Amino acid sequence: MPVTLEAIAKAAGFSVSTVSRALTNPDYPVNPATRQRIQEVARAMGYKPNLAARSLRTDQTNTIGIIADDILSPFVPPIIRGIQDYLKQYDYLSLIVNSDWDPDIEQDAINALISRPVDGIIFVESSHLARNESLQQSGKPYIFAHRLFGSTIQNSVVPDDHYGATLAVRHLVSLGHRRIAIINGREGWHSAERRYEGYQAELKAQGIEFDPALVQWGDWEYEGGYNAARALLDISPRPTAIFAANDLMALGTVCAIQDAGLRVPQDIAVVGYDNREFTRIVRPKITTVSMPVYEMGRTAAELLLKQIAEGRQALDEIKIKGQLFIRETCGADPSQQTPEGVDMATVTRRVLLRKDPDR
Amino acid sequence: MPVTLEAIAKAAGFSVSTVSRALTNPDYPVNPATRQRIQEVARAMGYKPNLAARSLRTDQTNTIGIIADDILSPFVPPIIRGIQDYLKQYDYLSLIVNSDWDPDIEQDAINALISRPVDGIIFVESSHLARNESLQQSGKPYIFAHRLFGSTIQNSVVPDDHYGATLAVRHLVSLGHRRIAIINGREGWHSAERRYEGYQAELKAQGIEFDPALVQWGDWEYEGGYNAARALLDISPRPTAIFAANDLMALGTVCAIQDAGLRVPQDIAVVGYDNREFTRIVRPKITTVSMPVYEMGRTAAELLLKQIAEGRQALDEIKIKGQLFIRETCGADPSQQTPEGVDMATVTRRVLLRKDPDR
DNA sequence: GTGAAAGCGCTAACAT
DNA sequence: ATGTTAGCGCTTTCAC
Repeated sequence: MPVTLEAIAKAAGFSVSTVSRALTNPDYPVNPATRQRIQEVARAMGYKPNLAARSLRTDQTNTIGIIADDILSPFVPPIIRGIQDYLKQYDYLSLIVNSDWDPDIEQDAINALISRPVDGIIFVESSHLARNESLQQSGKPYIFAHRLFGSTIQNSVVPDDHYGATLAVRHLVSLGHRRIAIINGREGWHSAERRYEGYQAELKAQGIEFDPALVQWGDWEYEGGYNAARALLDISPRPTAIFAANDLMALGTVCAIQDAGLRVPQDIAVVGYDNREFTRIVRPKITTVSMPVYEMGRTAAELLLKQIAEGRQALDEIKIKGQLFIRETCGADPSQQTPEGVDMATVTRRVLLRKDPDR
Repeated sequence: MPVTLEAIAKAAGFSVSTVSRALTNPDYPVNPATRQRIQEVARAMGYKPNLAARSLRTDQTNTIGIIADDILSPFVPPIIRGIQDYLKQYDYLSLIVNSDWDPDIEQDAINALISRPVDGIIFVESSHLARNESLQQSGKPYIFAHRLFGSTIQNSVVPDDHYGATLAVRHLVSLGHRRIAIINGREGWHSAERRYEGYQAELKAQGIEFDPALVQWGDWEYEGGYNAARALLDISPRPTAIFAANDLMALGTVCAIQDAGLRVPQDIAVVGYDNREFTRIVRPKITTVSMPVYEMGRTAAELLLKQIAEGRQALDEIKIKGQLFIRETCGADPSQQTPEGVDMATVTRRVLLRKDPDR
């Protein structure tokens, strides 16, 4: 039987309200001696406040909901980790639900979360449509982290794919390449379009003429990258570098090049995108632009908590920049890595883990 | 302003208690006409029960807590997915917290969860010690999924590492190998010891004499696997097959063999352990034994829900068996794959995803 | 079959 | 500085 405020009140010889104030309201004027006594008793009895009761009163629960398409999607765990690390500073916890790309399941998830003691919701890689009646009606704030489809939307945090593509191309140009091919993602995907735009924009900025013959459309998968790369190898003159719009296709590209009897990076350089884990494991290690997953999570959490505190707002979409990670598929010296080119996720987490006194 | 029972009662012309019974207690005798009317009104008004209020009354919350060392550890997301998929059938949700291998943080996490409306807790890969006073005192049931250290403990679900090692060795023997080396994990780790035992036991079962010269201790990492493999290559006669106690070391092993000018699997066969994602991506694809992550999650959830319903119990440790995934590092025909050798996680999820033709 | 009323544990007026 | 009291939304006796 859990310890209640009343039990403590009885044991300490005070009223329930004094106990409540002594324990949870540091600003309320309570006799220091009284406060201390009550705190001692509470600790001794192992008091744990019943948050259900508290939130029933205060209508605030220190819990948020996260709806993700699938916690097994590669980017989802680090986004969630970013969210959670930010929440932790404010003693918030997160309730996590998968929606499996299914609008019905997603609606169920929304309902399940709304009824529950939750102060707000973050949609992670969720296909959710902008308007949702029950969500709207609930009055609870919600944010989108890493939307995959659809147009720009308020209160969302997305990667700056245009900028990222720019980094990749600029790196290749800096190494002397001028015939730079692109293997793009699936049509209709937000990120595929932005990365393609970035590719073209940076070519232009570098004074290189855009050649449609060097453009291939892939499918985000290994196979698509492999096939697209094969097609690219038949062009003459051959491209000297290939920018694949994600790491899986970059890997397919590397294999296709090797299977054709050529070497990476000596004969053809390759840059990927996403900074997936395997890019550090395969041989040669893949140079790539990171998806700022952890930072997107943190930012989304920050936005949400702000809106929980200050009420719903209509904030413009926020773009988070990724970084270039120089590895082995371009032949560049890794020490050329810009100082920003550190995995922020690792850095931030290290800071959090240091147990700094501030928290 | 959320819709309450009282609002519905007023709108439908009944008392709050009748509305409550009509909506949530199918067994209670309510006039069918009344019930239907109330349900209609509730739906029309968009009623969402306030779970905080309900749980304050019933002391039951349809929410569990999950404490994981780090949601970014490779096995954690699939274990969580297994838990969540099982919970879903019973309309349970999960609150997830990271403990970062720090006993203090873990204690905080336990406290945070206990105060909250949570019916039970699952520890995922948590270093948590068996006894915890506040947990004990809370009266809430808890289960361990995939404990990494320490001895056998009640109410825990772990992989059957002994059996898995057996599968690996048996596969190699079936392909004609008799000089089978092992690269083990770090000393002191539960799984390293069990896998080593399984290796020895299966050699014995196959009538092959155990040769201590063929044993190397690794560190679970790529580098350790690489170095251990190099050492193994210097032995004469050379082993014809190497069982690496995890996939990362298996990858290091493959690279070491190739760097020595030998071929995998023609000159030396390699089997890994864990069935990490990259084993399907690297070349050659790595034959491996799976960690039954998803199934461990499901089983842990099942156990927990059982204890929530029936009260705490002292159940013996449950061992879950993994499977052999035949790929390219042993030279075996993949069609030799036993019928059980399907990734259950994939199968189960496919069923869940059935609604979407694309996936 | 339905309603009135009590109470889960907590916080926040409102007294004193 | 402390105590008394009301009430958050719900379920559940206990009446009728």
